[in-house]
Amino acid sequence: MNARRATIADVARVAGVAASTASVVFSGKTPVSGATRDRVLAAAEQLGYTGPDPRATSLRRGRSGIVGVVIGDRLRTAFRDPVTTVMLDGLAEGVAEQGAGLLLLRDDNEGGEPSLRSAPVDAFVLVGCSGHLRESLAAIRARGIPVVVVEGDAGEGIPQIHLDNREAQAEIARHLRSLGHREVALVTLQLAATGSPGWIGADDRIAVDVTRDRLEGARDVFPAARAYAAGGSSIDEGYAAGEAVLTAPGPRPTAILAQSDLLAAGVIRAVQDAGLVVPEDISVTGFDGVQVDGVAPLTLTTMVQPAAEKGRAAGAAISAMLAGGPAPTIRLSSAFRPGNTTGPAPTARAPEGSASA
Amino acid sequence: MNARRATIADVARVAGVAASTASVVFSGKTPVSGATRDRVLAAAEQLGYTGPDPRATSLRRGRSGIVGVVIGDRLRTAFRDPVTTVMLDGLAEGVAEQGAGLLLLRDDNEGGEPSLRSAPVDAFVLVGCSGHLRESLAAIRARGIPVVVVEGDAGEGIPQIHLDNREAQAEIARHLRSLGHREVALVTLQLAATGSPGWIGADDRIAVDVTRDRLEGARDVFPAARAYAAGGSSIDEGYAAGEAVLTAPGPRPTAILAQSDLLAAGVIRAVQDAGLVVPEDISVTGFDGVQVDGVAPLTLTTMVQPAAEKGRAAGAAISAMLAGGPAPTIRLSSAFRPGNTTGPAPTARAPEGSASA
DNA sequence: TTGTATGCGTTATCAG
DNA sequence: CTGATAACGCATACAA
Repeated sequence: MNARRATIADVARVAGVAASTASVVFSGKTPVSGATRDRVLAAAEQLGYTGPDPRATSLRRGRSGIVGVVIGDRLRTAFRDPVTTVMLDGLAEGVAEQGAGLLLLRDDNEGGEPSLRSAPVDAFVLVGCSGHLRESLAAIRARGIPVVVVEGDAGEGIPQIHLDNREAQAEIARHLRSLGHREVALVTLQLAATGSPGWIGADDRIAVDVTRDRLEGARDVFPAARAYAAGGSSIDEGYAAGEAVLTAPGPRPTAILAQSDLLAAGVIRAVQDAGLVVPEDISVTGFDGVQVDGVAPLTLTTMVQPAAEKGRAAGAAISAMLAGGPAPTIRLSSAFRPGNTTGPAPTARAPEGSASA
Repeated sequence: MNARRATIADVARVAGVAASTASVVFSGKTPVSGATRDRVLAAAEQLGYTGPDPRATSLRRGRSGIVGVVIGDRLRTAFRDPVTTVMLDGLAEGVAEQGAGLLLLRDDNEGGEPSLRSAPVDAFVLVGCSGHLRESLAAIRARGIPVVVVEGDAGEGIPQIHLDNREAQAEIARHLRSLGHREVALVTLQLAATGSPGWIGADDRIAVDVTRDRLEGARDVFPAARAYAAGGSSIDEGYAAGEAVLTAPGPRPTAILAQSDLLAAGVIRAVQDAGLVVPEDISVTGFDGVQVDGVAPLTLTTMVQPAAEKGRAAGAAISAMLAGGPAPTIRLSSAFRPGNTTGPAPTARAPEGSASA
């Protein structure tokens, strides 16, 4: 209710101690006698002082305790994929360990919001690979603030957190091959930041690392597999892609490898709506291993990526850089998790005339 | 690469002007001659000075340009429902207009992360109604910082942004009644922050405002409707609730009103998996009107709530409070949007013996 | 249009 | 264990 909020100097005066003494009572950095502590706390209580002003603290310390997370898309699109959300959750956890919080930032702000240039952050985490990424990086580097990139192609000495995408996709592809599948189709993530769906031609350029790496992994096992690029990572896009794959001319695939669990969920529904059964008629695999809403009661056969761990690793990298050390680029691995959306290839058992349990 | 980063004083010295002059070159608050501006900019360039230190600026100005968003759950759960994400997106937009960004905060932090007490924010937005809400509020109010609550029961002179939940739910219920439905079931959101699914008894206490209000709205039209509380707002919870409703003893409902689009999506799948057709056998309605992934190719009949607008309104309220004025509690309305998941009650046409196209 | 002076609220540092 | 001092980097009121 005071016209002016109380400062630590006011508290010190009322308590009859020096400002620096009152300060340590709150920071706890130095031992203080119980008596003075009580006096200071009482004075604070009386004045309605609730602790040091974070703005002054951050100026003094040279740290704001805030890490900027640069999201390419609008929040509503960026957070549609649970893998992003889980990663962010891990990141929140990771930076919390060093006492920091997350400030959401876009890289294309027109308005007056805190931009990459003016945000009071100690470090930045770039998520994904937006179109502006490189410009964003330039702006950040100019500020001389630590940066970490999660699943993006930043290049040039910037620590990255990424995944064994190619190897992982190959692993699940081998799983399908071992089940007898030969005629498979791929449903990939976007080819570019703003990609439209369609079949991928031999000479199409794939701007998104994740998409390209996983595609290569699948082709390591099934070199001739047709690939259809979805318009994004969602169930509905997966549904559309699934329809496209099923209605395409040529032999029907016995398995469809989707590059994300959301896509796989959509593909499964498209398969079912076409009157086919998963996995008896067509096997479907996903990628991510985060809990996808809408797949129940089936359980996806997928590669589980350590999404939360990615975020935590980014937090750790930031910690290291803030401490003055170099931050290593980190490579995390995914693990195969069998579900009930894959099974033996139908052609592998149909010839015998009877299906075994 | 300098041991110490350049300050505006350094720039001014190199440019041969006073620090205050250099300052206005960057802030643009006062006219500066083109010549001096160029000199200052050149000096800045030369020294690698990228603009005023946000920490110092915020201390000086008494504003950090950051709004704290208090999320009850973990990010991964809070962001699962697109209605939250869209609202957040609107909020980001709303605070951006006043030049602020969003700092993600949890209300139960154990660690050293910026807490409600120490975060360098100008204002707070509380989302939903977590268990800690009231304690959080107390901590915030002690700091004397503006607070806005979005869809929560804060009480006591704190501006709130909320929805016409009861009226809206009644409206869509009337839609069903006009289609001839008499035997309907309700699938509600959680009863409490940590609610387990189950039928709602007459004397069950409903701690969540949204759930209670929408339930009352439905009962305004269908006083005797049975209500099943889902375990949360998700497709899978909706699926489980749908199964529970369909397998319950007694007459099968001809319509199911879900309290969210996600729940509705799950209910629809449960209906379909039970061998029934939506809307011919059972009509299903949702609530929210945000784009729900996984409903295609159907289009939900639902109440569209202005989710983004909620966020923007919260931003505006904060603006007003920061400007020193009082912030009014705002009440937003939802709009009915017909889809193809509702149709005439089967009993209303079956007696004639023929279904019309 | 430019310069001068002052303080925003804290907290290291170091001497007592 | 406590106190005095000096920044942290900047933006504003005011005078020139």
